Amino acid sequence: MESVFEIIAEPNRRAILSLLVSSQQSVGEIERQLRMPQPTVSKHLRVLRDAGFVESTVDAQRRLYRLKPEPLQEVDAWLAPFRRFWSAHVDALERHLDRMGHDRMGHTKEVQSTPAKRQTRRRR
Amino acid sequence: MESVFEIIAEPNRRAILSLLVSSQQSVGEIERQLRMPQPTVSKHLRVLRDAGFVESTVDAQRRLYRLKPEPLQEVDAWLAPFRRFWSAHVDALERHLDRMGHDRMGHTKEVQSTPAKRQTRRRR
DNA sequence: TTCGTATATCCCTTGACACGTATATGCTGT
DNA sequence: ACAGCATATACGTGTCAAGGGATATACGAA
Repeated sequence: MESVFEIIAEPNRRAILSLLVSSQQSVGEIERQLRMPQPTVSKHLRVLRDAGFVESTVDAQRRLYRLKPEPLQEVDAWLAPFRRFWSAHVDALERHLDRMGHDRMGHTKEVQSTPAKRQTRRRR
Repeated sequence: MESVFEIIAEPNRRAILSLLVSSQQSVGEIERQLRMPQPTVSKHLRVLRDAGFVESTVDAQRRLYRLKPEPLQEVDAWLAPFRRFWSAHVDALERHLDRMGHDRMGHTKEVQSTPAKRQTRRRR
């Protein structure tokens, strides 16, 4: 399985995580609320636990699963650079602002990391 | 392919996205920087474009790919509830605070959505 | 101990998808 | 028109994970 991203690629697993965000749940409760067969729930929980998304405690014969923050924080961290990107990029709005001469700081518009690779004409 | 999450489950695709966050790039530039075969790059870009993660414009015989914000914003949106979760959950720190009698508001600790399901003894 | 409930694991099949390699398409300059 | 580069697509293959169903394990109540 490996990466955090592969884990949350599975819709049922995302559903389970969303369920657990409000409070801890037993396998049976998850099974009923999500209407999925119990082995499926258990298997996904196994994956989630191995990846550190959840932890479980034993309560009689049930297991109570609750969320652990770290892996999703990792996703959040990966997302950070992009957030910067799109907040500097309110897109149409940005163009408006630019036309009003707002000139914030260094904008992405014409910044080329490989500046003069252009060989022939620029087309359009 | 379907969901945004499956798209970013692929490491190479995440690499491409991360590369594009700084500035737009041609296929060849991506190919070189990420050291992956050109067909691979093209195929992943195809997927990313179909899913709305990137868009391309033609520049002579190259295609310049650039990021589009929406799909990743969707991921960000999905993450939101969890952010609330873990900021209410500084965990060990929280316990410290609780011991100091901080009693913020309704904490997750003993909040059961199914309150009195407990059948026998609590074990431990 | 025997039964019932809760959960985990096993086996098997099926379907995606990523990759490599080869090839097609498209554009450019000569 | 031709050669060369940049990019896209097609095909065949291997891997891996999800799902269904049956079964195993663990615990509790009687």
